[in-house]
Amino acid sequence: MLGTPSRNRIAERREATRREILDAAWAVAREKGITALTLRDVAERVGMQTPSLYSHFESKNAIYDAMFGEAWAGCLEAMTAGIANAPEEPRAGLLHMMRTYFDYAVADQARNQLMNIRISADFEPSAEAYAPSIATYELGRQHLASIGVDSDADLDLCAALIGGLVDAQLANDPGGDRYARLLDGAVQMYADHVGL
Amino acid sequence: MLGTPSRNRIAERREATRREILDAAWAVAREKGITALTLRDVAERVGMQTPSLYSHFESKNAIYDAMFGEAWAGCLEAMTAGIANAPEEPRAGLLHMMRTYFDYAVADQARNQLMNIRISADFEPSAEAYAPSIATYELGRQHLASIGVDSDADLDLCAALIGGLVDAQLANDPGGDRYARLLDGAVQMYADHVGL
DNA sequence: GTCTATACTGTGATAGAC
DNA sequence: GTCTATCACAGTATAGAC
Repeated sequence: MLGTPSRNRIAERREATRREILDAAWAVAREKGITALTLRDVAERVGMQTPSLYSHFESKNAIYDAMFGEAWAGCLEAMTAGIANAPEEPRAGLLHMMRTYFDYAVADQARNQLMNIRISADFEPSAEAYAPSIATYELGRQHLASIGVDSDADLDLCAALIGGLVDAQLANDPGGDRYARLLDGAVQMYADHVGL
Repeated sequence: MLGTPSRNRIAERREATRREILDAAWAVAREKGITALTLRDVAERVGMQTPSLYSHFESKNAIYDAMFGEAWAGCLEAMTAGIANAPEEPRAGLLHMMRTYFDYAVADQARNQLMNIRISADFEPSAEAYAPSIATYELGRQHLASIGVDSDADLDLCAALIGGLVDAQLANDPGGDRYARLLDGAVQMYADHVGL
């Protein structure tokens, strides 16, 4: 079968093109904001005509969906590594985990907006893209349980606290550390509250 | 001057039309989401043609701007009343203030999204519309100072904490009370932390 | 002054040639 | 798979009737 590309080769090329499109989408989202992302801008950056994108993604929301999945997969990876390196001592371990999440979330505004869905009303992540988000939450739940914090209420409070700090940092002091500086104190406050 | 409407009457009619347009905009925003608000929907609800809106607002963002101002003016009003009715005792007073804000923010998802600007990249509130937002923040700052909490860091932490609970409530349990139930404990946690 | 009618630009999306 | 051509509909803006 000389001259006939193998099935693997075709699949590889297809996957590479998808990667190019997603990289372009991330670049545009960071430059212009996630809500200002347009298929024309993405296509131009890739060197395609706009309709050609539809050969690789069935809609703009499908691109958002893939980006959503990647964002949370990256978070899951960072958290897994972070927990593996966490100190044994409960309070220090908790702080380490919280800072790992905070740093990942704050590092990319567009990505964080996507992760928490402040995009468009009609975008709903698919079950597949949502999976790493659930896994990340589960990871946090298990870590808290391992240091004796096992009530749903305390887990929810932890998530709300860290989420509030992330949002405040990105909204009121993007690129700065006004809220990052509060993280240690906030974790101590939380640890005291849950009796750690 | 029979049959000639007075200047006041004209101004009243104009103001009434603006009110109708804003009410329609709020209704559409609540039904379809603040980002899905379109001038066509607003005009249809008022019984106008779309371009006629431009006789009363110079752009869509001008409508957003007026809504932004109204949202924060309402918050300022609620907070002013809340603080006037707040218990003397510091912790109870703090809880009262936090709950007043939480309840106002959680009562209307579209309004809250507007207040925290998760709308479009090009919308920036005018100084006039922003004023009640600043006044509300100042009110909170003064209340905290009155009970001995006067550091910027503690104020920021308070704002981030309540904001995180509001966002979590609206995002994860809209219409429910999963995070509303955590408010008392969260305020106790914060009060302990700042040495109240 | 306010409305109706209409046109312009930019967006996501589809059809069909190659 | 990619392209050209085109659609439907968004926000915006102007002209002209009343």
